[in-house]
Amino acid sequence: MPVTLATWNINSVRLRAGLVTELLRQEAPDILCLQECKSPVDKIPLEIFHNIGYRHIAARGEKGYNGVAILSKLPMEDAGDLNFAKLGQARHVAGRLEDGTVIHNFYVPAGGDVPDREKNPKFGQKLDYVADMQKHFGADRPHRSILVGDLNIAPREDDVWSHKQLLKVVSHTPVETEALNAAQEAGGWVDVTRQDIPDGQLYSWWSYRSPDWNAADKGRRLDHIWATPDLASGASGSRILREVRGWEKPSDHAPVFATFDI
DNA sequence: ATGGTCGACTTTCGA
Repeated sequence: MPVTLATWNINSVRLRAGLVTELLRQEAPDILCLQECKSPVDKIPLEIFHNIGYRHIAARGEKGYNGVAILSKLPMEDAGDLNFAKLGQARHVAGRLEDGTVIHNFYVPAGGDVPDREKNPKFGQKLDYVADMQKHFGADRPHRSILVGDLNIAPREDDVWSHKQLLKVVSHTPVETEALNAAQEAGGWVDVTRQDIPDGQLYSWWSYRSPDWNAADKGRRLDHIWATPDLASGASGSRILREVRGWEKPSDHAPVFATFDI
């Protein structure tokens, strides 16, 4: 059975509940993973999503910051959360489908502005978080699993508008891209987006600070869909809905889609 | 080298 899944950093699910329903109505993914909900779970307008067919929810939230949610049309149970880098923040939730497929939804710390853990503790937390991803999935290799989210790292040269100009910018420094690649390899994860779209520049985020984000096109691919090989082999149809970044009052991230045979 | 723009716990911080 084909199952379409999307991941989207929504940057406030309450402010943009209308955009979420717009995407769900237009594209009708079976599963939508959200990050940066910026809301306690009990203040997410879940009834709106429930009413248009997304009746299964797994979410973690806090007031004002972070927050992750999985909305599913398919039966799905809450499969817990992981507290990497001992941050105690709402940065992960997992869901399990009826066939046992597990979906991990992550919001990796952004890491602040200065790429030096001595001068900037947030950067150290980000590296610790990704190191814990490596440790966790390396020690207990997943099967029939999907890992998505805003990983806040653009690993490849063609995942950023200028590899050379971003080498010292948090999200594309070698220490970050190497850590993310190590975490991916340790878990045996396949980058499904790049399996489907192997060549060319590919972005999922454009800063609000750019006056004309579309023409300037100084983007980065921060949002990812990974899967274990048993599911990646049946994946297809990856795409990034760039036009959603141009909707009214948009998130600074565009949703990323993939379809699996589950 | 700086500033640019968003959202939120808004007179400041995180992204």
